[in-house]
Amino acid sequence: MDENQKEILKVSIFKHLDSGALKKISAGASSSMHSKGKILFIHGDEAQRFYFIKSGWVKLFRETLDGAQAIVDILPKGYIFGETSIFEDSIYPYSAEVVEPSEIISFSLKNLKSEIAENNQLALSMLSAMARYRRQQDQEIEHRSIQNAPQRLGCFLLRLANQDEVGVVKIHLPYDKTLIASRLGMQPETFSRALSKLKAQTGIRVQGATIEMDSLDSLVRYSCSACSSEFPCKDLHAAE
Amino acid sequence: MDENQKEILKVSIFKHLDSGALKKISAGASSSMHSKGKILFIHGDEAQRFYFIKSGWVKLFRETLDGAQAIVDILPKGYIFGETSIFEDSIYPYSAEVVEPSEIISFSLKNLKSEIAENNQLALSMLSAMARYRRQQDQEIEHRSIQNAPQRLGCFLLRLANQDEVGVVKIHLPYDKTLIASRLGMQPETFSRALSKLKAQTGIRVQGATIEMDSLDSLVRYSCSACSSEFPCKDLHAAE
DNA sequence: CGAGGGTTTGAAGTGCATCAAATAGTGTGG
DNA sequence: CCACACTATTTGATGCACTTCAAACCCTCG
Repeated sequence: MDENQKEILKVSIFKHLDSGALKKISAGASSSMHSKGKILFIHGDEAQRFYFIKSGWVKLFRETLDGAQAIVDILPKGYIFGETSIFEDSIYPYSAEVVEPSEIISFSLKNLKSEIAENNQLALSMLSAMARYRRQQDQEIEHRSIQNAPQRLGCFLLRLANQDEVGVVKIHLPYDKTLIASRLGMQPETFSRALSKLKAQTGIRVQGATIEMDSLDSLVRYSCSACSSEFPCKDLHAAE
Repeated sequence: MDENQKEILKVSIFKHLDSGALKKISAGASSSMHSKGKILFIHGDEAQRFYFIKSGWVKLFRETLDGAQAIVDILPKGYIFGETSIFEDSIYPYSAEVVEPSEIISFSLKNLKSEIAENNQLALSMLSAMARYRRQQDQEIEHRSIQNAPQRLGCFLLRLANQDEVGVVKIHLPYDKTLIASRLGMQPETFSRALSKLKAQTGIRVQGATIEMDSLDSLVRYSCSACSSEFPCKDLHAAE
């Protein structure tokens, strides 16, 4: 089993692949390093490959003619993207940009498509992943409509934290504050002010990209009151 | 073939079912009329059935403890909902409320689940539907972050209109203005003002729930400039 | 040390929400 | 067919949250 095959097995939807299927899907796979700013593909491009993040972070986004940008998602290592284009019109539904130096493996979409067509287990795994994603998007829309900026940020921090941990909690922001801001649908200035407000209202301590607090309780009280889900909400992509 | 089976064949993901599969899925199906305001299930309920809208409209939503409500979707006849709970934890991820007198058929989720597990074609159809939905949600998030209220409304109207039609266009709003407002993530007052603004800026004519315009052009110019997709955007659920 | 990006702070403007009240529209019972 | 009750919609006035623009600050790295 080659390196690429070993990696892709880490993705939840490929976990149960047998070696034959694995071989088919990873045929023609290729890995490469990309530095910050690299555009992997553009919204509307014809989709021929999907991508796996071996290390680093990738931003998925869409933008209008006049330059306004909407973040679709920001993915850490261990995730794939571009794979949904096997349905639809074989067109990427968003653009993808590397936001931290990243090692990315690309795979053939055609191989994936044909394997899914005959491998029911794989189709089921993918369905289940899609359902999870859908739930997450529903929650995202909810957050943007009923949480204000500080609450949204608080919620983001909570999902970065190890939620089972007791005692002092330490969080390291996974990427630029400016990028987190856009991920949360707000301006950098608003982000900064939201963080100050959280500091004042919940007693978190901020030191550059590191955030510390004695317990998650006050943050939960502050953010989760404006959310329809119960607290231990695991949905965000795990940080590193 | 009974009535319920005939109906469910209209749903895109069930279009290709053979009669055996159809029979399995519709076993135990039952149809009933519901009036406006009827709650079909609540976010968090254990999911045992999924629903098909034979006629009417159904609102999917989530709400926080303090009563704030976020609309997930508003579905017309011909659509199903609650079906994604076959993955996840068998919990409904939203609440469902009838917003116009509706005839609803409910089906067993267990039957659907077991049929999907062995029917690859069905799994693929469902995957494709999920991908379509996902694309739509991405767009929804984009709209809410980069379009303002009048633009969002304009975009909504465009998707209600027959986009191929030439000449005078006539649109009938499919449900309450208040409900459209919440569907678009704004207050009723804001909706009303957004409509006035559209009237002033694009020359549409409003008469109660009926809207008329000489062509879609000015609306397209007004709304689509703040969107990453090209104009003929077909994604919204068709009206009646 | 200086350049440049990321971050914060300040001041001002805008869009939407909110509160309040008027108006239009709809269904009901008489 | 009318008057009433009730709801949907509109309009006006005000406030707040977030954005925008501008400038300072900070940190890293050559």
